[in-house]
Amino acid sequence: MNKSDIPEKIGQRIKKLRKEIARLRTAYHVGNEPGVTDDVYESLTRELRALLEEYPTFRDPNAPEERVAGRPLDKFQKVMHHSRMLSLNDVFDEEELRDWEKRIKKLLSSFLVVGVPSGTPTTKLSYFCEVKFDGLAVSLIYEKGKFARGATRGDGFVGEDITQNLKMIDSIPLSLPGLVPEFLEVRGEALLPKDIFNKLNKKNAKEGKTLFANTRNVAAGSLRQLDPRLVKERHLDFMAYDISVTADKHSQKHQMLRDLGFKVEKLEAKCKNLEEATSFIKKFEIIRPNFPYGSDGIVISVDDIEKQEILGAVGKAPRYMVAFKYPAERATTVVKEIRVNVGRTGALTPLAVFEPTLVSGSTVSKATLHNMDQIERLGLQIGDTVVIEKAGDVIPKVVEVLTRLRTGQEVKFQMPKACPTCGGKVEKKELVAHYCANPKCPAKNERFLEHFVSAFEIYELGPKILRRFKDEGLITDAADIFTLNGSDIAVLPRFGEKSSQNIIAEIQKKKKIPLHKFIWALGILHVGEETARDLAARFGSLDKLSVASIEVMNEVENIGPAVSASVYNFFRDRNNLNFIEKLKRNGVVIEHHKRESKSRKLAGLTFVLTGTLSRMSREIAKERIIAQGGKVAGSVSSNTSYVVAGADPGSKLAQAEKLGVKILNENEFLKMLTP
DNA sequence: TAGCCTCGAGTTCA
DNA sequence: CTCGAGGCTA
Repeated sequence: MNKSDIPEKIGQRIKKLRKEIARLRTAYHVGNEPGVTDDVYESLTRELRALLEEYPTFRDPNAPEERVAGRPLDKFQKVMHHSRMLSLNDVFDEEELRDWEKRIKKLLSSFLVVGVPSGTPTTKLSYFCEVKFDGLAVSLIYEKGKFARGATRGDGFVGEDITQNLKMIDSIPLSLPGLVPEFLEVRGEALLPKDIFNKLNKKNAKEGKTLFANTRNVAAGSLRQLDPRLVKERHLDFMAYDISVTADKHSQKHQMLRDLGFKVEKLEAKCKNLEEATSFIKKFEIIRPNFPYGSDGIVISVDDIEKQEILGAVGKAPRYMVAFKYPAERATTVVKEIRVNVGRTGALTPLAVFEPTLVSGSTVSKATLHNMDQIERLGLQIGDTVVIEKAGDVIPKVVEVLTRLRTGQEVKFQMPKACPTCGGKVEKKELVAHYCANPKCPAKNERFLEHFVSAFEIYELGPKILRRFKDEGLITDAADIFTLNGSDIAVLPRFGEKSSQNIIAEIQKKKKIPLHKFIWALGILHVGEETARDLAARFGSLDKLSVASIEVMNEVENIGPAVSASVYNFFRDRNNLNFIEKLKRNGVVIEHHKRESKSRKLAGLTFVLTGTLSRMSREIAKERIIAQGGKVAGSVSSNTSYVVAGADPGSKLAQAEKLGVKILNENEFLKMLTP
C-alpha cells in the first residue's frame, strides 16, 4: 500500500482483510475447503499486521487478529498444561535474525554483568538450530515411565486430551527404559511424512475425493478424529524436541530424548555464533524440498538453559527462541498496472506489474498474463488483490484473484487499439492473440535482432548492447551487424578498446553458420529450431528451400499446410530476399546441411534434459544427441525414452518417476553418448 | 474430428 | 514454465 493513500482507504482495506481472513479461518476449520492455502491466509494476515503497525488507530482489541489461538474443540476432554505451551516469534530474513540477537544480548548484558552499563554486548552466545516441523505441537506426559496422557497445544494453557489417538503413533514410546523421573513431560510435533501424504492424495484423486492441502492439515485432521482406528491408518509420526528435565544445554535434551527412544531429527546444529546458524539455515533451504517431512523453517535457540531462563518469555512466545521462516510458496499482492509487451511476431502480451513480493525465495514484481483470454479466465482487473506463485519454483504466475477484497475502484483491462511502442494498428488474429500490424514497428525489430543474434550464437551482443547500437545509428537491420568495426564501437561511452575488439572478434567468428541455424535465424512464422532442422535436412541448401513448392514442403515430416504456406510466402517477399542477399554480401556463409553422421546409435530415442550437467552445457548435450540420431524434447511424456538428470533437477524428474520413464545420471548418459 | 504430442513464442530473477 | 496452435494418428 502506498503511503500517500488516504487513511479512509486504509481503513477499508483493513476491514476487508479482516473479513476475508475470518472467512478463510472458518473455511479451514469447519469446511476443510481447499483452494486457498495457508500461505495465502498468512500472506493476508501479514499485510494486515503491517498496516496495523503503521496505522495503530485502526487497532481493535476485539478483532480476530488479536486473539492468540483457536479455542479447544468440545469433543475432547480439556486438559491443563503443567507449564504453558509457548509458540514462537517469526523472523523472515537474516536482518531480523540479527536484530533478535541484538535484543537478547542487550537484555542478557543488563542482567548478567553487574556494573556494566546496559547495551554493552555480552560475551559470545552459542545457539542451537533444529528443523521446524510442519505438524501439530503435542505434549506427552509420562508417569513412572509409562505414557499416561497426551494433549494438543490448544491455546497454550489448555489443550485437548488426545491420548487414545497418540497411542496409535508408532514412534511414541509407551514406556521408557531405565530410571526416569516419576513425572516427565515430552514435547514434540505430530506429523505426516510427505511420501504417505502423496500416497494418500493419489488415492483420493483416484476416488474423486478432494485433495488435502498439505501434510499439516492431514496430521491435525487425523488427530481430531474421534475414532483412533482412523488415526492408525494414517501412519503419523512424532518428532520430539523438548523434555522436562534439568540440563545445561538445550542440545543435551535432544540427546536425552534419543536415549529414551524418541525419534529426534538428526539434522541439527550446535552453533558458536549467529553466522554458523545462518549457514545452517542456508544449508537446510537446499535440502528442504527433498526433506521427508514438511517444514517451513528453522528454530534457533540460545543453547544455554541458564540464559534461556534469564531471557524468559513475553506474551505467548519465549525470547530465547525464534523461528526462521522460509519464504512462502504462495503470496498475495496487489496488481498496480497491466503493461503490454510487443514480441518479435508483433504479438501483444499483457504483463501484470505488482508490488514487489517475496515468494519462494525471490522478490517478484511482474508476471506474464499470456493473453486476453487468460485475463478473462482469471477475472483480473487492475487494482485487484491476487495470489501469486512461482511455477516450477522459477516463473511467477498469477494463480487467482481474491475478488472478495475488491473495493469497486478496480479498472477493467482492455487490449490497446494501437501498438504501445509504435502506435500501429492492432489486429486480432486467430482466437486469442492480438498483433501489431506495423511491419516497421521498432519493438518488433528489436525483438527480431535479439532472436537473430541468439540463433547466430553471438553471445557478446545482448539486448542492451543491440539497443544502443540501434539508437546510436550503428545498425539499422540485422545484416549491419557483420560490417561493424571496432572503432565505431569504441567511440561510444562505456565501451573500451578491448570490449569492442571482443565483440568484433565474436561476430567474425560466427559468420559461418549451419543451414538449420540460418533458417531458424530468419524468424519465419511457425518455423522454430526444430522445424528449421527438418527443412534443412530435406532441402540441403537455402537455394533449394527458397524455390520449393507448397506441395513438396507438405510432404516433409512434421510440416503441414500452415508451415509450408508461411515458408513459401516468406521467400516470395522481396524484402526478405533482399535481406538474405545483404547478409551474404556482408560475409555470412551458410554451410550446406551435412549428411547424417556415421553414428546413428541413438536413432528412435527421445531424451529430456533436466538439471545442470557438470561436463557439458545443455546446448552441447542436445547437439550430441541429435548428432547421433536421437531427439531432444522439452517435456516428459510417455514417449520419452530417457530423462537425463543433472544436478538440481526440476519437476521433469518427478514427472519421469510418475510415468515410469527411465532416468539416467550424467555418467550413464555420457556412456551412452560414447560409441 | 477429437485427442494426443510437439513446437513456437513469450516470460522471470539472481 | 505455460499457453496456443500445428501436425499426426486413431
